[in-house]
Amino acid sequence: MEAKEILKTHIAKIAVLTDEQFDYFFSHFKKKSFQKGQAIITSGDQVDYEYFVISGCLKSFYINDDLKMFILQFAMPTWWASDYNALYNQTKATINVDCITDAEVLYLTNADREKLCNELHNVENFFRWRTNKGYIATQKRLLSFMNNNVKYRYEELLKLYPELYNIVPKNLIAAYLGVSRETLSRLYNT
Amino acid sequence: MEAKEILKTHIAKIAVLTDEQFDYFFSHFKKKSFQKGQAIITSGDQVDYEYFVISGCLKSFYINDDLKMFILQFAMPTWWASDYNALYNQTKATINVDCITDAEVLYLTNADREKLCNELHNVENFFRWRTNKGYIATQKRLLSFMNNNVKYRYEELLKLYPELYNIVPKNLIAAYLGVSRETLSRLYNT
DNA sequence: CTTCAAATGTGATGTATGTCACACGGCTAC
DNA sequence: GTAGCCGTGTGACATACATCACATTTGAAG
Repeated sequence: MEAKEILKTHIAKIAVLTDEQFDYFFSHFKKKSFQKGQAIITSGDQVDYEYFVISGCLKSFYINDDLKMFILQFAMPTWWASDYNALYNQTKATINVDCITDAEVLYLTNADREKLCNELHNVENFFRWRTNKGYIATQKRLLSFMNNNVKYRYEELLKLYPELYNIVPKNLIAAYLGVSRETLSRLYNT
Repeated sequence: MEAKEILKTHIAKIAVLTDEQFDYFFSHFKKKSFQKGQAIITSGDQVDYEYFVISGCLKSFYINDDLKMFILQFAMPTWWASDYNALYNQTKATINVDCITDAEVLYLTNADREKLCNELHNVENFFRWRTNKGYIATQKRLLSFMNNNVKYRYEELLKLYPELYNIVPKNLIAAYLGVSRETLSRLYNT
């Protein structure tokens, strides 16, 4: 499927846009291909865009002072990714985004999103819905973090996103779960 | 200050509404007083409302199978609270909300929020902004959870919300930080 | 096919935090 | 005033997980 079709189908699940409106909406996006391992947002950068994944898999992550990595999100097709804190508040990135596999994305500037939200009520409705979904999911993840042990969280993750098991190495899964790769390895061996 | 004024000032920071628009918006809210300890949303209930705090302090929390409590949020004046997952998806509450102190709140049905968002573009803009802020804050908290130890998280919390220190007992702070009250107690004693 | 780096497994040991048990002080209700 | 509960402190012990070190496997590049 075309990138345009993928985005159109994604939006149509929530907001009703006429073809003209969608064409106008879509005209603000650009498309780009990235290779496995390539960086999209690097900590310290200015952040101008948010990214809609067409194909492949991204990760957004934080690196602490000890160079330890914590993964905030894996982004599969039809997921959105950016450093939203930096993007909305126009501050330097503290989050990184890069490619776990080769990937194609559509991207949109912060200013254009705000402009489109202002011009098209339905678009603002869509973005409200999207943020809401992210908010609720993050709250659930936070609760699971406080409440459940690593094994449970690992099994929940794979139940929710079985495709990750094949695409994402275990050290990254560990960085998502917030444990060391050794501990994750020992869950089923030893 | 009047409840109406407090809400108006709060909205005006983000969205521009005419006086007529705000009056119409406000007409969908009702006001209610609660006493210290009183429940507002109980796990298993149907959730019809979200709540805007005028005075006092609420908490939203999850109780697990071992009856251990985890606090998602303290809600001080001008904060919003509900079980948003249940509210948006029309499912039974899994989260509880109750009063840490006597409290006054304004409340709004889910249906009225959606209606108002639909009727007034600026209102939808406001709610998108609000959700966005919650999303970013929750992401930060999740990262802090993975990255920082209890002592650091405790001090960050008190730096961000010094008023909590006087209002909220330490066992609740511990439930927010995701540690046992004993561990929190031992941070500065022993 | 060979080489090298990345991913993964695993043992030994340290540490932060949980759990259980009990003590104590301060409020509140009668 | 006193009985009882809530919030808090603290000791002893258990446990999940981190860390460090090294071995093994796998997969990609030449």
